[in-house]
Parts: sequence; C-alpha cells; structure tokens
Amino acid sequence: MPELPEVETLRRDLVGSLRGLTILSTTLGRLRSVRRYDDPQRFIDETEGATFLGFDRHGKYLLARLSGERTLVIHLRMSGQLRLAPSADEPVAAHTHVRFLLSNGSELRFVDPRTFGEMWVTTNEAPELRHLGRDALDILDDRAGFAAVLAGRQMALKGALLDQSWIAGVGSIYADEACFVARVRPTRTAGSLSRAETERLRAALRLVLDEGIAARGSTLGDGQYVDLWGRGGSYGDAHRVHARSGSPCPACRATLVRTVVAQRSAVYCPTCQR
DNA sequence: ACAAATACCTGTAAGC
DNA sequence: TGCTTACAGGTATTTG
Repeated sequence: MPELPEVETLRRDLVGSLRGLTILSTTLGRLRSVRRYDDPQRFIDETEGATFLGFDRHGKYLLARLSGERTLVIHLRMSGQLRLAPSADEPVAAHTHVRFLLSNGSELRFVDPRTFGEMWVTTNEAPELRHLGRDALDILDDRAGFAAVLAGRQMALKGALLDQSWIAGVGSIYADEACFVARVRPTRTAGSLSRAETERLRAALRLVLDEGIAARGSTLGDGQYVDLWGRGGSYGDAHRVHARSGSPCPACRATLVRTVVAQRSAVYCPTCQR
C-alpha cells in the first residue's frame, strides 16, 4: 500500500515528467474519486487549463502545485495508482476514474479499484490537511520532537506510529519494519518505551523509510503499488517481517507471529522484540 | 484530550 | 469445481 516511500517515489517521477505541462482536458469516470465536490463539473473547471508547476508531499498526500496559486491534492489511500499513458489512445485500464489529457499528448490517469482514493483542488495552504502532524522525514531528524510524540501515550506503539496527526507518512508496512529493527514489540504502549528504545525506534524508522525510497517503494503480492509507468518497487522483497508471519525471523530464525493491534495486523519476532 | 471502534470498497486467496 | 468467507488497509467520523 502506498505509504511515504511510495508517494515520495511517485512525487519524484512526477517532477521529472509532468512539470511544465498543462492540463488540456479532464475526464471523470467514477465520481467517488472527487467526492468532496457536490458538483463534479467544478473539479473539471478547476483543473482544465492549469499547468503543473511542481510537486510536494506531506505524509501520504501528494500536492500538485498548479498555476493560479492552486494545489491539486491527491491521496491514493489503499489501491490508488497514478499512471502516465504516453498517448490518450492507450487502452484504459479497469477502474480508471480520472484522466488528465496533457499538453504533450500524454495522459495522467488515476486508477483505483477500491475507490478509497480521492483528489480535490484547494489553495496552496491546503487547510484540509491542517490536522496532519509533521512529515516523518522531518520529525525523524528531531530526537526531542520524536520522543514527545510517544511520551505519555497509552495507545499501542503501532497505533501511535500510524496516527497521521502526530507523524505523517508512516503506514503499516514501515511501522512493522521499524519496530523489528528497533527490537520493540508493536503491541507495547507508546509511552512505555525507554529513552534508548525511543532513540532506536527513531533511527530504525528513518532507516526503513530511506531504504524504501531507495528501492522505489514496496510492492506486495497484490501488486497494488506501482509507479507512474506501472513498475513495482523492490522493497517488498527486502521486508524483514511485514506480511511474513509464520516465516523464520531473519535475525534468530524463530517463527514470526501475527497479531492485531490498533485494528491492524502486525507481525513481529517474539524473541528479538521485547 | 485522547483512545477505540466503525464505515467505506473490491480483488484475491483460503477454506469448505 | 464452485461457493463462501476472511483479509488487506488509510482516514474520516462516530462513540466512549
């Protein structure tokens, strides 16, 4: 599923391929992708004629900066994909809900089988994202800031890492991986970590996010995440524990176990992680 | 203020 | 083989 490394990979690709291009026309399939609009025609009017000036990211949200001081906010949620078709004549994949015909003849397409993803146009300040905490890549360079996120919290550690209002960008995959690297169980209470454990976790999270970006993201067995050209990332092959319950721990060979924490499955090594 | 539960979807895999 | 069920998961919203 798209988390920070996957969205960051996409962002970098978009910068390279779309900056300077203008949207000639916008075509909507399923209106659920633009569900913030009472009148979907408004989304079409707001995007047609706009030029892509740049691409930013906050957590898992992609922020396409448009001409006219406007920002197109895109969230892929679980199954959303942004795909670039070299020409509008290319066959259109199933579950393609939004199509932007661009000034060089290519077409940017939003494909989303589970339809949880969405997009909308707003001001550059994007007030709809005010509830988000600091981006993970930012807060992970700040020891005290990261420690403050966990301090005193009764929530399960994994739940705290997934809470976007505290740290934006971490999802289930990278939370599992970071807890393993830090040798801390995801079921622990966030506030129960010692100073040393907190510091290990901060470094581990930074490590796995950097690894994920370097590998162009994680593509799991379901093939949900792919880049602009439909290629998967290779980090899934490097996962230490995520989606590997029942397999031997890469460190001690004990059997990895799956449990449910914060209404989400979590995998950890009962021997290495305390 | 914080924490937990639920709704939203559909494709895929596992189980019978 | 064919059907049913479980599961995957990010966020907004509701409930406690």
